[in-house]
Amino acid sequence: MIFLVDCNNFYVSCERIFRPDLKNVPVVVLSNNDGCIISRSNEAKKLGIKMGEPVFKINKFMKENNIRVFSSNFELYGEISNRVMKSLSKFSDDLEIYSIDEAFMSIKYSSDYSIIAKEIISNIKTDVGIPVSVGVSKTKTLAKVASSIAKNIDQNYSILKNELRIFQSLRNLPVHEIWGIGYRYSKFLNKNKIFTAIDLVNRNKNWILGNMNINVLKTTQELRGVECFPIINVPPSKKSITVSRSFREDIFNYLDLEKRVNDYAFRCSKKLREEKLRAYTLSVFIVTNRFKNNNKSYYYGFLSENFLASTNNYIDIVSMSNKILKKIFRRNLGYKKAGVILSDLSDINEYQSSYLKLPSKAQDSLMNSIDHINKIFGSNMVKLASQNFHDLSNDSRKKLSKKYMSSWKDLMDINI
DNA sequence: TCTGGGGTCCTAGGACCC
DNA sequence: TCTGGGGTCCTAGGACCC
Repeated sequence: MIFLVDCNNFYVSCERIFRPDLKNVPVVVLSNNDGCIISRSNEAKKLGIKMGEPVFKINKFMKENNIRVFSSNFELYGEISNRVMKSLSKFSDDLEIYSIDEAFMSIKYSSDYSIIAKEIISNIKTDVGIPVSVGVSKTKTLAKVASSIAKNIDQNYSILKNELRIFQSLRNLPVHEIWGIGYRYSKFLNKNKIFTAIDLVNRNKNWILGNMNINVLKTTQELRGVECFPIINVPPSKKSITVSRSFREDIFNYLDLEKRVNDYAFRCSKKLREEKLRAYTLSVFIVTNRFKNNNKSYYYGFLSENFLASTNNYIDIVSMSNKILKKIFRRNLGYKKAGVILSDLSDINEYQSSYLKLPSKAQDSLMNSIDHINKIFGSNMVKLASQNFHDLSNDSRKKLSKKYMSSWKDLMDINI
């Protein structure tokens, strides 16, 4: 059987580990720039706060209802996530970490899956302090269905095993709640009189394939109990790496924009180096505010270029990002967001040869020194002169919690 | 004027996920 | 005034090859 273990309200639950006073009160976590709601406690959900809601629209409401608000502390959430996954790995070797707060695993031959589900829930609660839900069924897609049932019942786990229970669950499941059926497909399906998972399962396979794609067909097969999405326990290597940000205020000035783009290129390179990869292609994009002027003057600049040979050199990557930015920049526009994408990635150990560019040992050791210094003295100790001198990344996260797990001075004091 | 058959690769756009 | 960030996969159509 396939188990889906899903952390409840993950980011909020992370904040609560260190703040027991936040139990049973409404709590939300915000996106970058403190712009949108991205995680809500059950109490906040009950008050009607929606996922993705812009903060400025509900600021007043949140104050009136005494909702506790946090900026996103991804460093913390990442560390907690690692511990959850580690705790989980005791239960099965066949484990797929699907996202920061979810994992699939397969467990064979048990006479009572509910015992295992209970054990998982209590172990993660005591090991890490995070509440989780467990959905169990024959395929990943059905385990997802089970997990969403689990979230709404006290015991926090649900097992969909016999045909009748599966049928009843699918009959009550609107198509837009199926894993793999999003906004567009559910609109399309509704138009064709398909409203529930059972309606979809009963549709002809060729119709599904002809009107949507192979993955939707696989999804319906999974709902029938036929496995099409196996558990992938060795994570495939990354195909692209992105760093992008929205700005608090529109940027008109070229040099201001360039500094930001250079920052993102540098951080993108850093991620690339941490993954032990090289990149052959770099893309830069800049966009104006899509909410302004009824979208009339909307501009989306995007361009990709290739290096002479795959690289992980900070200087190569940042200067290429500059070169691309110059080509897509249009004057007199207010930019709201920019980003840098590295793609066409290859393993650092793969043999590199190009008659256009010879590898340079001196450059490699310079790059390693940058990494080394930044690792020891803090990640912004060495940068390129074209970047922002001051680190802007925390400017707009006004309600950030402490670095409980990554900074000596933020370790908690315990009074005995 | 008539105009084959069998392929590969790349890309943009659209869909989805958390 | 203020609206997130980071990913993957599929498909149709165009360009090209012999």
